[in-house]
Amino acid sequence: MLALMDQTDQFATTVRAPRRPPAPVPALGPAASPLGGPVQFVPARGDLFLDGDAASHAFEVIDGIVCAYRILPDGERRIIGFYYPGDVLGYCCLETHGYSAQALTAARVRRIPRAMLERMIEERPELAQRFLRMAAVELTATRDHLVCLAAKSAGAKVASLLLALSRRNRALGHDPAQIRLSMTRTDIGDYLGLTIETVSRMLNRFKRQGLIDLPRATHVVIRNLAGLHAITDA
Amino acid sequence: MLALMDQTDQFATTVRAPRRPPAPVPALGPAASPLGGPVQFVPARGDLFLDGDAASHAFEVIDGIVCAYRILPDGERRIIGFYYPGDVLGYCCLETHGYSAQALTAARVRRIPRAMLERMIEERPELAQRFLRMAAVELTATRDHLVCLAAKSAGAKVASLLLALSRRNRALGHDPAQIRLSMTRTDIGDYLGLTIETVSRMLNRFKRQGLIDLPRATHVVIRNLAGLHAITDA
DNA sequence: CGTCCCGTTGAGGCGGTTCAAAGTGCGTGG
DNA sequence: CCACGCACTTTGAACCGCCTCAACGGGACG
Repeated sequence: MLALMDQTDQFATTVRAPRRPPAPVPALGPAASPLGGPVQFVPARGDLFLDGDAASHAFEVIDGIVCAYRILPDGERRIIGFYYPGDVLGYCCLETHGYSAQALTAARVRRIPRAMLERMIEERPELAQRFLRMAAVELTATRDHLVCLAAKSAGAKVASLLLALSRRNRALGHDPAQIRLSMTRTDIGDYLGLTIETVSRMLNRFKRQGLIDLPRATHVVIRNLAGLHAITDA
Repeated sequence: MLALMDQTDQFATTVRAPRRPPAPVPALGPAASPLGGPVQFVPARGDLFLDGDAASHAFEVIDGIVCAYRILPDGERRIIGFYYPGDVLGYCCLETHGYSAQALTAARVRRIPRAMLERMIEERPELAQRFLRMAAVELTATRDHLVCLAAKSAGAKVASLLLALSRRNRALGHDPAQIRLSMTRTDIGDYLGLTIETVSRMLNRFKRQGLIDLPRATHVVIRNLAGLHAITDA
């Protein structure tokens, strides 16, 4: 695949493939729970690791929200993904992280030494397939995000994010209509490739149109799901 | 990780029929790949698989250029990635492909049955780790693409693509200054989230500024690498 | 020689950014 | 408990860049 950034090209050319997935879904929580390691508290805006750091640890989010991001040469921050409790960052087997990670809220994470990961994979080869599946899920999510960034209108981007958060709530058994925006407008803007003003304007436009309620800046109530969905591809 | 798209609704849309007769394929020797499976010829604009298809095969690109893409509800095509000879698509272990794949030029690919992949990985468990590494590399490339899409200016996007193609040439031992754009302006636009007019304008602006030469529409010669690099973060 | 597809070039409009300022919520300290 | 201060959000006005629409040019092919 064409790599847009210079990363001292890793060419693992011809290899072979995975096995049939055991069952639909979660590459989250329970898979990683047996993994050991101490729990670390990270304050809001605290970094877990930085772009280019040696990948000595993976991190399982226990609570709070963590984001992966890159700082561009001009100082801009681009958020690559949001990670919620149960998600694992940095488990892939490259020598260095290709991005930074920081907590968007106060968070707790489990530090999983890489040596332990490798040892476990050697002892239990089926774990590698499990991680491969996790990577496939993350790859899919990243592709979704990519398609979203290419969306034509700002409204479509913001609506997509709201719907994604709503789906996540539903998947967890929570109310899909009640969305808590734990991240700031700046975080959302850096995630969607928009300015904070535009994010704010879109949310308030949706509110004016009766698509959502906005009782607080951090609290969104979806009132017209179909309407939001229609905006997604506009 | 937050998934922006609903993985449950896969819309496989209409295929674009090849309008051109199959172009000649540069003949090369019988590439002996460790991966088994028959070699398939794919004409330009021919599809390998469609979004939502059962992932019954993986595909190793032998020659030509293949792209992964999605068709949005409004009919727009978004290209997720370019794949060159040696790259493998669809090796991840999800049940269905989450995207379509089509040849941008006449191409040859090796069809690798999934059953074979499963069998090989059972016989040689260490292969799963190699696939995990491949996934990590692809994930990194996708993140790079994502950051590129969030770039502020159209010029930055086009310059990023040119530099990526140049780096790929260098990695292969070819002349990094001579770039062949085997894909059309439409393909580039769908990859960068731009219109074909803007892509064309940016290329010709670079030419006017002396950054590149453009002897033919499909042939770019880099004249000022530093200049292009400066535009990248503008 | 005509057609089709692709690339280029121009004119105009719109959406998101930029710049600026006011409003809101919340924690801290008096 | 209230007042203050700070950070975040909201809102407004003007600008700029990319998209849209349109027309032209050029190679490939029948």
